[in-house]
Amino acid sequence: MAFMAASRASTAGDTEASSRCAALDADLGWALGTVFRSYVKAANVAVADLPGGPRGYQVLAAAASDALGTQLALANQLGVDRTVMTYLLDDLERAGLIERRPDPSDRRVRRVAVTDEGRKLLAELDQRLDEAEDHVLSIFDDADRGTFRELLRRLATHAQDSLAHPCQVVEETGIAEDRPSPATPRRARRRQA
Amino acid sequence: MAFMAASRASTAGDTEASSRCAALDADLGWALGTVFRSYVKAANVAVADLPGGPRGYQVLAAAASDALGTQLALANQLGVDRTVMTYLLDDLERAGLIERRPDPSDRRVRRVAVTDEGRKLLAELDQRLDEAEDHVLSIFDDADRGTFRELLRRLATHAQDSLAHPCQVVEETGIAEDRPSPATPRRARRRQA
DNA sequence: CGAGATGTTCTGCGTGGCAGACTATCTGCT
DNA sequence: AGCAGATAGTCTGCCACGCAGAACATCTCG
Repeated sequence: MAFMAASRASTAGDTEASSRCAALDADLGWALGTVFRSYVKAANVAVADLPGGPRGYQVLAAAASDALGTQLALANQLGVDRTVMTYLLDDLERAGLIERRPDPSDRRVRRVAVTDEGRKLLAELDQRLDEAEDHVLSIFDDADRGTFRELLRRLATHAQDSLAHPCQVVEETGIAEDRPSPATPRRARRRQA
Repeated sequence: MAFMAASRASTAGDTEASSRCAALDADLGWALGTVFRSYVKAANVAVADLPGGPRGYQVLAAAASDALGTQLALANQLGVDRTVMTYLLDDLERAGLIERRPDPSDRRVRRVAVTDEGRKLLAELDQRLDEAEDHVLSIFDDADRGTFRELLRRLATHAQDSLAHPCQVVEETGIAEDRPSPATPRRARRRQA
């Protein structure tokens, strides 16, 4: 199956009953945001009782699969602020699902291990999230589902590598991060007096 | 090209230089989140001088393409909180890019029109965001790029329709939204005294 | 005519993202 | 051996967003 690469100026609108417009259909950001919110909604339901919800799951999954990772490595892998990770690990530790272990060769470092209880729960969470993911991808047949997951996975792993090497990204793409910033700080939400 | 539909239990790890693990590779949420953050980073740079950044762009694009939408319709289309939309429209209006117009048949309603200045800027923003999107999708050849965009678009339009009809989603998928919520409110970020 | 619903705006609360400061620790160089 | 610079983790403060509900004006329907 071949597709023309859509751009926002040339996308053929479809006729599905919806008020959205062709311009949004062609917008990568809108599509990514919409699918992501859809996933988050399903995942929040699936793992509502886990500290940190879907994010707590990702910590467990990452920590269970690898050699013991550091807190900072986990935060970077998962795109979580290091302060937020500090408190998320507190919650998971308090729930008995992980434990922080000092690194014998570097006393600054804490490494994150999943407990037996955490591994048991992880198996159940895997099933729940499979269900949530099936729901999100339910309009696809098996072939499209496989294709979409594989393409998304490739993008994500590349994006992850790029986040770890931002200079490389600038060199590769020629996008300079020196566009002007907003001249004034963004104002408070409330209507100014 | 055929792919097996990956599940998190059976994904073959690849050998790319990265500390991420096979479990995360198979996690739809991780992949969506990572790609989304990558997009947002590129898009923030591309439209840094626009009120609301990428979100401001989506308001302009949606408002420019359709018959005049209401504030609430735009908020729902774009997945933006209606309070946030109120202030975002304030910013865009103050910048001279849109104007709110009263609906002659319903005085509660304001409809959002893009000004001439807004339309001019939109053309430029389209180009900048094309560039940002090309960056995000740069590892794909034309065929994969087209495939990915089309699959993502179909998912997003379906998700959008589902968000507009949540009862239909529950009926279709059998996922009940009554899993237990966390028993205690989530604690404050700061360490308790 | 009145009850109920809706669009928009406002308020308050909780959380995440971010940047920087601080402390303890490590590495590499002189 | 000592010191400068960097790093891991924690803490603080600020800002923006998401959310829910209230208030007001307005609309629809019985």
